[in-house]
Amino acid sequence: MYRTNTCGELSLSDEGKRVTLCGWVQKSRDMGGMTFVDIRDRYGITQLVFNLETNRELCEKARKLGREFVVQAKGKVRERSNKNPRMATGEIEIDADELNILNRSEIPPFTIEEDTDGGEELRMKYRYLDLRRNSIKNNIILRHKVAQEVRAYMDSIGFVEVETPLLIKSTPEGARDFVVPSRMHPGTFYALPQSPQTLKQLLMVAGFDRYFQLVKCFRDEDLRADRQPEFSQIDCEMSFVERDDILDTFEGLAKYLFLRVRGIEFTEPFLRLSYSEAIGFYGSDKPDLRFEMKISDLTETVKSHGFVVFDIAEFVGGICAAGCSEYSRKQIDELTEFVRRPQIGAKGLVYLRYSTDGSLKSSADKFYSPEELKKWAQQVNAKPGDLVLILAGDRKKTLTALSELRLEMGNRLNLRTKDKFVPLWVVDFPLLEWDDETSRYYAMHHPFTSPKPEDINLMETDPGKVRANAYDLVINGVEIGGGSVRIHDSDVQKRMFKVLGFTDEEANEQFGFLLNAFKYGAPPHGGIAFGFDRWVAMFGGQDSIRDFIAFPKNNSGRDVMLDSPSEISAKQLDELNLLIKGRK
RNA sequence: GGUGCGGUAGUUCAGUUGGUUAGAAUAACGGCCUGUCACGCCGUGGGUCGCGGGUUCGAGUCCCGUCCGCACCGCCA
Repeated sequence: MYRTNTCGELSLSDEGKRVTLCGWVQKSRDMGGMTFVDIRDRYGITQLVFNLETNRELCEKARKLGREFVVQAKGKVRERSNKNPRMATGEIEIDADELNILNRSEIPPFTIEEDTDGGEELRMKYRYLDLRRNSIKNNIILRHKVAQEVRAYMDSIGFVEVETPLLIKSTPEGARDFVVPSRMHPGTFYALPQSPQTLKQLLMVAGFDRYFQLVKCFRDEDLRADRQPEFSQIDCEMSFVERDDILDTFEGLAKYLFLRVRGIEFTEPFLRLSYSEAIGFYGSDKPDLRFEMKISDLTETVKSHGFVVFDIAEFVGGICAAGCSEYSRKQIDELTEFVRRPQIGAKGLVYLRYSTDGSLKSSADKFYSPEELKKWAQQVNAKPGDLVLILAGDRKKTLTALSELRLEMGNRLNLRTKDKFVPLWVVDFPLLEWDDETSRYYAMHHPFTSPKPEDINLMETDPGKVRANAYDLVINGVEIGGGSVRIHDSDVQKRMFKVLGFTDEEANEQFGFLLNAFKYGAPPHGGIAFGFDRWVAMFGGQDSIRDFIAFPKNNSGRDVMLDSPSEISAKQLDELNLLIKGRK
């Protein structure tokens, strides 16, 4: 037997027991006559003690241990004379009488500690060492815990987990596909699923009624801190349901996970905002509601006073930053710079300072009387001591910029605390989005999303106005999941393809299998898919999903540990009937 | 495709207006120390300043190009 106990479980109640522990050398402290060695495993750290006087040979062996050597130690559990309250096992130590080096280690390139000295790149190259660190290890265990709870809950309410294939068919809409060349059918390719969307709909046709799957999905697009080319979804679909049945079901899942994983109980139903409300109030379809700071529409209030910037603007909007009236010139300049960054693209920033003494000062006050400024303040609910920040311009861009500014102020005022969670449903998304470049409509969600019944007749006359039976779950400004009631009527589906500019032939070529299936009794159905990595990262209190994935890709889609992607041999290319441009 | 920031010892970083032999901490190595737990003390070694070119008497520092990393915009139904 390699070990009798782990390095995290021994305590005073084990005093006197002879134990065998295995682990990695975290640190060794040679005091001359005594040597202390901390050994670490997944469960914790335990101190071994070696005494030169009582066992010279063993102590000298212990002195030669290097960092990250794998050792087995035997000895008696003993109460420490100097206890360490910062350690879980700090009351005891092992009086070692045997030490076996199971394996040696080269000197690791960074320290395996909570606050490592390794940079991102190095950590990724030696991810197996990075994963030895507590914080990353705990993230991976958290991920496991969430996955188990998802499965437990979904099973408890009758959902069946079904695996769908990874080698499927490329579709033109949506994200870029990752493709896999077929050897047996030269010149043809499988695609890896961006999501099992159509397959889960087929499972509904098959009568599975309640399906879910923890599933890898693939999108060949540029990465972000919260976007990996391969990521995991909790993919779900149900039959014989209306929108609210679906929202209620998965609100149940969300509440269950918050309770089981974070010990947070939500007793109230989640807030529901329509897409247009979300945009109007917060400038975003995924607002962070941990703080209020709603956008006020000042367009009519500020017009016709000779201030050209406002007079020519399609939209003027403001937010109220509570308690910021004493912001310095420098701080306001910083904010101006912030909104003028190319990523945000506002032309400038107008402020209104509502001082604690009740006086009002604005960067535009040569055009507006104090009474006018007072009106602004009232409209944004500003009180003495507040600072009003105003942007103007094109409606959509200005709202987006205000949304960014709102988040920035939320950060500055510490309103975005990691242990507070405010979920909401955003509903009634537009069905279609116009694209100027290709001069056509695209499905905002996907082409199987059903329009709201009351809008269905606008599909041909005013497609941009049609609202979809679609919804997102948003928590703390992060899109955690999204879904829709699907089209199950082949006539509506045909109209949808027509609006999207598909000919019957194209629709059949791409989605014939689905349209065919729908001829054989498709039940009304709908579903949702959650970004599993994002949800776990949120539970872990972080914005980046990278450290919640054991072996993630870097910013440019590379795995620097595996050195992938990489070239393949001429023989492989030949078997696949592929030629690489510019390669001999 | 674009914007910003970064690349200097094994590692994390500092490095002034362009100026002598490029520093600190930590890690490593050697020595001392019997209660440490960020041990302490003494000592030693360790650098293609990402790469290529240019300006200059002189470049870690300025310019151009390039590669790599991170964040973001585009993109992500």
